[in-house]
Amino acid sequence: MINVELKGGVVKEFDENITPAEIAKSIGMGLYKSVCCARVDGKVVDLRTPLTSDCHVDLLTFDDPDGKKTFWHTASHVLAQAVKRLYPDAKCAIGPAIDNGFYYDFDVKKPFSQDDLEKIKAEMKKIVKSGVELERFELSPDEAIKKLEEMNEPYKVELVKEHADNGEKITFYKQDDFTDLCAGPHLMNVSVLKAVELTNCTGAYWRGDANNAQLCRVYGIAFPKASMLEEHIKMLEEARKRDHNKIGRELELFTTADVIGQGLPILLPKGARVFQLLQRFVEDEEQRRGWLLTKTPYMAKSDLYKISGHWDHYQDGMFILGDPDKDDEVYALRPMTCPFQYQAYLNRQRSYRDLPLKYNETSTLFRNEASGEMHGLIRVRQFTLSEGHLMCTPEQLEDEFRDCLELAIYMLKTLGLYDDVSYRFSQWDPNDTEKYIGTPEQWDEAQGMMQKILDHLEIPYVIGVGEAAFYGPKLDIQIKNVYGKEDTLITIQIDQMLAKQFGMEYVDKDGTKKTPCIIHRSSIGCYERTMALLIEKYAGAFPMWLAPTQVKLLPVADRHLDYVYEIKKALEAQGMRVEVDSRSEKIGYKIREAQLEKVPYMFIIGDKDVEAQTVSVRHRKEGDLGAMKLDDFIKMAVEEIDTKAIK
RNA sequence: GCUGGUGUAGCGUAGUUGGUAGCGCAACUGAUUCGUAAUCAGUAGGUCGACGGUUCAAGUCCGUUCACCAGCUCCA
Repeated sequence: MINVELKGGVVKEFDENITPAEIAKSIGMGLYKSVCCARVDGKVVDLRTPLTSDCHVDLLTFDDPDGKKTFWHTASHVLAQAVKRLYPDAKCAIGPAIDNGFYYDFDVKKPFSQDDLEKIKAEMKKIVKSGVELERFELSPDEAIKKLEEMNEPYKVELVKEHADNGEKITFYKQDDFTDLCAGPHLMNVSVLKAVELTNCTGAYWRGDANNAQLCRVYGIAFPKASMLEEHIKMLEEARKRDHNKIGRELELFTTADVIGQGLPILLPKGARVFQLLQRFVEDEEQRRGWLLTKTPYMAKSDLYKISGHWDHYQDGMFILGDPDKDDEVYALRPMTCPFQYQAYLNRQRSYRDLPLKYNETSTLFRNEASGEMHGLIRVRQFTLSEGHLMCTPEQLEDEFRDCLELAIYMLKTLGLYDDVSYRFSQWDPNDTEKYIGTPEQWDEAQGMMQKILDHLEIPYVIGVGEAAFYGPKLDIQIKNVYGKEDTLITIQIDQMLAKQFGMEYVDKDGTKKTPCIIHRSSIGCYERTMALLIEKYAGAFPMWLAPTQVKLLPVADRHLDYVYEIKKALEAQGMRVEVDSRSEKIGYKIREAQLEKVPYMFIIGDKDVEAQTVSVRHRKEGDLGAMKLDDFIKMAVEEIDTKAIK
């Protein structure tokens, strides 16, 4: 007998080798039907796992993230089963659960069309209805390879071969006519996959490598109840309404023009205003924190990039002016500011007394992104980075790194994005040395240093192998857009390699010359991308301090215009951005338009206001605030602007 | 760059098996002067993303190309 501690600290006695599935059944059939997997002493396991000693067991349902993953993973198997039934020639690659559903990659002659997806979905429903049980079994690697070769599944064979050496058994799951190589865990029965939707069908490379074959990836989502699926679809629709690429254009923040080119957005007056406000805020804050502003050229001779390593490691990403094969001298638009600010450092001999030396720049950069990469303001070919490079001694590195991080956090908190970000410690990939400069020893040193700092600062990060810059590791501050796609918003990097390449030195206390440590950092990220995320965060309703128009004045009738322009003048004297809607429209119509423009405050000005010398204030979210004296409004508004309040 | 999707007036869209391009909003003109999310009437606006092909005839079929969207790969 073993003692099993369940939810709420209840301890029950069971026979040895009892499974979590049986425990669930002993508690009740309702629980048994809804349980997806179990967490035994902190480890997520399959419900079929025999328990051999005293342990703590959590039975995880769809409400638990790990339960969801199991649920979706089984759904991906049902998808593969349906595909194999309808398209027996299809080869299965991998089919995991992801954060918001699942996918399965297939090698098929012709990618699936929308009609195909409908057919597949219908077949999946049939399978779910059949209520077939899943069976788990194990084979030795040799047996597994033999079986998969018989099944004519070359991708699966490749996967098993990688595990063949460590001697572990290979797990399979079988449901009816379909068997798949899989580590699990899985549901007991497919019947609970009540609501299934196939959401998308795209291309994806085998093993995530563009040199490999491109497979057909089918994305899907599944829920235990139809109502949950409906809710989910509604939620996605709501999220898409915040898409910066849609509302940013509707609100006339930016546009694009075919004749200008891909990835080259035009910031319209309203977008340019937001950009300017962000830039002023950033530059002022950086100045306050001791950063020295530089203004360096947008281009340089190839020689500069040869020293920095960009020429060898980043040439495809650069816009090169001229033909390197024919011309004696070619120039390239800068993809990064580093080598330029290093030249500023090299302007004269540096002493340890000069350190830390902190250069910042509002830096326009050019990167020749592949044509399929561009996306609204998030991924563009010309963008503006709040960039900075900090040269310091090794002893100063940790404090300075922390200060850089604090600056970034201050920016994020002010913008209201702080709760939406996560940290990624981006490391090099030791198996892909082509991509990087420097030796393994140098990388170990730089990454070790960074890890020590991050752990010391207690930053909760995930590790991204192969995500480092070609010259050093990064702390990336990540954010997701309305589609759930993650991008880097801000990055702080440690670089010990480029300083050497450029011969940067300082004279230390003892008179010897040493190489400084360099921190590359952004404070607010790239303005275009950050703006995009702000648009999505606020659905275009920017906080007052960032709103392109802060107050819109709406006269009830033409005879109120004189008074309205007086008010406009008074507000503008306070530095506020004010517009007047002088059209001969009804007041309801003007309000509607101002609301749709997401202007923070509207003044409705009619006879009563002229007579009482008041303004009738309406807030875009709070509605009618009633009549007040202009001075009272100004007091309130100035406070809201100065504190950069979010409301 | 790859896979799939989309492209009709400023925006949102209709357009059947190929047979004279419609509608709503916006714009413009006139009337209306109105108190918290759409006043009424009229006018104008399109070589259907571009180029080429098939056809008596192409928004519709085929090819090429450009742009936009989702995903992959790459990246701030």
